[in-house]
Amino acid sequence: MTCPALLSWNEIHARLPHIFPEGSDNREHSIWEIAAKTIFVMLYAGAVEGSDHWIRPDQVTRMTDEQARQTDDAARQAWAAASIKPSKADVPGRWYAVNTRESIRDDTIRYALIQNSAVIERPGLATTSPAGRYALQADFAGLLEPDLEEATFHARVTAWQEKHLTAGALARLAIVRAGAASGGDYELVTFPNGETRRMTPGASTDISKAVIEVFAPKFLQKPGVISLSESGNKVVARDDDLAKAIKLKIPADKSLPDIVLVDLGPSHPLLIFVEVVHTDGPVNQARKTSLLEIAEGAGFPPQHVAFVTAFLDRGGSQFRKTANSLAWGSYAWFASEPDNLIVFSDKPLPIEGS
DNA sequence: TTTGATTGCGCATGGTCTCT
DNA sequence: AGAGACCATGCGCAATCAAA
Repeated sequence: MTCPALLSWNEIHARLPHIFPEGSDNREHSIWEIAAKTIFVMLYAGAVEGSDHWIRPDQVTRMTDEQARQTDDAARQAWAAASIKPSKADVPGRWYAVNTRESIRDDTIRYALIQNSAVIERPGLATTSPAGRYALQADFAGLLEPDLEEATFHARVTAWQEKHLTAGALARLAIVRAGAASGGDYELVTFPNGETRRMTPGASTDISKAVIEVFAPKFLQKPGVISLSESGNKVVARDDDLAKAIKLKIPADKSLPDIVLVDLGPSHPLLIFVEVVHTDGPVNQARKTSLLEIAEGAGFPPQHVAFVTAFLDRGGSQFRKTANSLAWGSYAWFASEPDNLIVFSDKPLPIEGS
């Protein structure tokens, strides 16, 4: 058997961020050093789809710098055979301690590399079998050939992403890219009634734009925008006529959320307070309470008021940071996954099958 | 057939870095 | 300064499997 061409783990580490761009599922664990070293060991041992060679996480911990330098086929095959054998023997200079297999197996392989189609799992093995069970997905291994022209590499990466990343992941990539690409003087937001407004470009605006153009028509029957603010409390649009029509008195002194929507579909209009979270300000319990006071002061009973916190992406740190403070009885929505909605129900809901 | 090494799993700890 | 995130590692357990 000929072993696949070998790239040092450093070079693999450098390539990974291009292969798993911003917005990928579990990106951090797909591109961290452990991932690079894990992939290196798979390559080293020839564990690539189609070869019927597999490794187990423990082998990654047993690799050493010294061993990694021996790149001829004979040394690689000998190591692959030896490292799969049970042995209590000490391995001087091993990359990781024995228990680090936990991080390698769970965080890196299972929840990141397999999720992202970079690694495949051999079926039919008993749960606790010590046999090797992981190997590189064949096309993914093709991204790791040494001496690739930069253009060739990028072309292959793009092709690989389109073929292997999940639809959801791809949608998220597109959104994140669009956000990064929009760099003009202003960003145009189109309201449900056809009016447009200019907003300062930025991540917060990307989210606001998605809330008004995507979320509102998707989740509301007859959506309308009552007010829209930018970060820094700058009011971009405020529809006093619409507010008056639904008998909403907007208090001048109270701080409104980033976006106030109304759904004119139901017999009693539904008021939707949306907080856009890029840097701060989710709908937590305190915020919900104070917004409810505003609504009630304006003549809207609680059952006709909804709360939404909008994020760019489920994988972002903004969501992670604020998830534990989001108010029960509110919703979370992600611009990158527009069809889905997280319900923080404050009462028991029937559990449905998929 | 027995035995001991190793696995997956769940839970835990301590050090370092990074925000607020 | 303090809190939290992140990373590497530790421990006990039952199941599994290959070598003795």
